[in-house]
Amino acid sequence: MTALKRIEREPLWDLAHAQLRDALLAGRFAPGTVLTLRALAESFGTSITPVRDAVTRLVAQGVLQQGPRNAAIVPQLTARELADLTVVRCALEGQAAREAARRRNTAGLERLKSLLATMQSLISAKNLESYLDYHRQFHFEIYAMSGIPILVETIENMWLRCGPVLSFVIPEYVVLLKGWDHHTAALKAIVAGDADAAEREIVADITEAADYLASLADANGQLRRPLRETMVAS
Amino acid sequence: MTALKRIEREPLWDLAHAQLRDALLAGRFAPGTVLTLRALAESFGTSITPVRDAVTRLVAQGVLQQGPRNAAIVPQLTARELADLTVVRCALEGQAAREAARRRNTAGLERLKSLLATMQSLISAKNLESYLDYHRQFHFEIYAMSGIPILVETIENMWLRCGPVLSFVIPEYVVLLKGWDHHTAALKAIVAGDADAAEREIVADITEAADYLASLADANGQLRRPLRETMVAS
DNA sequence: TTAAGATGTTTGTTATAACAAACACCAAAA
DNA sequence: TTTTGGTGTTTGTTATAACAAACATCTTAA
Repeated sequence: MTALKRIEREPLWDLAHAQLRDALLAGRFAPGTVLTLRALAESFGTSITPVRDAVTRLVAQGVLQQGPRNAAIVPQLTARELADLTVVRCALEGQAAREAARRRNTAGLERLKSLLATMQSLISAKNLESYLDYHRQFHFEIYAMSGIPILVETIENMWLRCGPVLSFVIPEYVVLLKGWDHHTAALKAIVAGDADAAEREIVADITEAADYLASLADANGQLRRPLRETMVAS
Repeated sequence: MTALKRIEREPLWDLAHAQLRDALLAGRFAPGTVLTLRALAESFGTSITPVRDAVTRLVAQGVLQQGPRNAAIVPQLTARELADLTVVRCALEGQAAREAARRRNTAGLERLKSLLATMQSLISAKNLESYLDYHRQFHFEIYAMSGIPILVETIENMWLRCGPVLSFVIPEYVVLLKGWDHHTAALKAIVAGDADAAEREIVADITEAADYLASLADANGQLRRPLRETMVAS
């Protein structure tokens, strides 16, 4: 009886959490937007109770900031906060890359090679939208290879925090790269089981992207938002 | 008008969150205990709504695990999970020690020296209860010196996850140490601005404590709970 | 004696109403 | 014109009731 998928009645607040999470990660909410419970509830077609649970969870994860009067606002990263996040990401993702090089397996390596090939073809085709998806999958395939769930979970949290900023700037950054990139080098290092090189390449990948983002900050340390359609809580 | 303290009406769910957090950290809940909303609400003397918010937040932070039927249960760390947590802690706290050595200031160093002196006197007096408080303060004084709030916040999260296990085993471990310890060495390294040594000592402090804990695990990888009074949800 | 089914209880989920603090808007006085 | 005071609205917080799924318990039939 494995033909039938298990019916799982997921709670409403779980669905709301997933939707908000994806929207944040995709940058569909303008930084600084205040999310009101009743507005979100109306968008979802539920009462405010499940929405409140979802927002509480996001705030606890640090994905949403809490403004005055405990209002949930979409975080607006300063250049300083981005630099801090970069330090934490380098420590976590560098360590994950080390462990991945140590505990590599053939199945995972095949998936990484496939993902990398897809990424390169998407760059050539200038399909930068779906490139982001595969870029994320590539990184987390490495991190999952570390075999340390808590590490992967923590890294995911950091990506969520800088997601709204990162997700729409990377495409423009990617096209600046000429042929050789740190992703290819990182995969080669992991295949060779070279933990030092794997960490070095991942850290370089993170810091170079962060440096590019920091160069876009204005005099106040605010990261300007590029011109793109954004969605606010209606 | 600075004589009067500002009256701030903290929400009930915030108070409940703080109480549960402290109880977890102090190990007053036996691992594996299922926390029911109505029982907790009765203990707090409130309705289940604020308690639900507090539990939701703790689950989102990874401090509480969610069992079947979304029940919140006090996590029961396996030896494997403890090892994973140790890897993450070494990456994060090692990096924080590096930054602290780089951005050290005299005021913070004075506080560290004072804390260390208190710790040593408490060990001599065999007052292991309050030693834990100062031990925690010493570590986080270092991490705060890094000047990276997100890093400190993430480290706090990791301490909360292994808090119930760590808090009652360290005292027995401390008395095994002869005179020289990694805390003294870490402080000396930070004073000297030696980032490498600071990271090395902090990592050694973490791993040695973790190794001691791992030696207490039974054949199933479960960390046995020492004989001590525990509190369950009434 | 054992197993299957019915039943009552427990427990997380959701909707709703009431509440209080904060905000916005407007009018009146200086 | 500016400031002060009042008023209505917005918004997070809390309590409560109803609901459904899961669990435990007991009864009944083989």
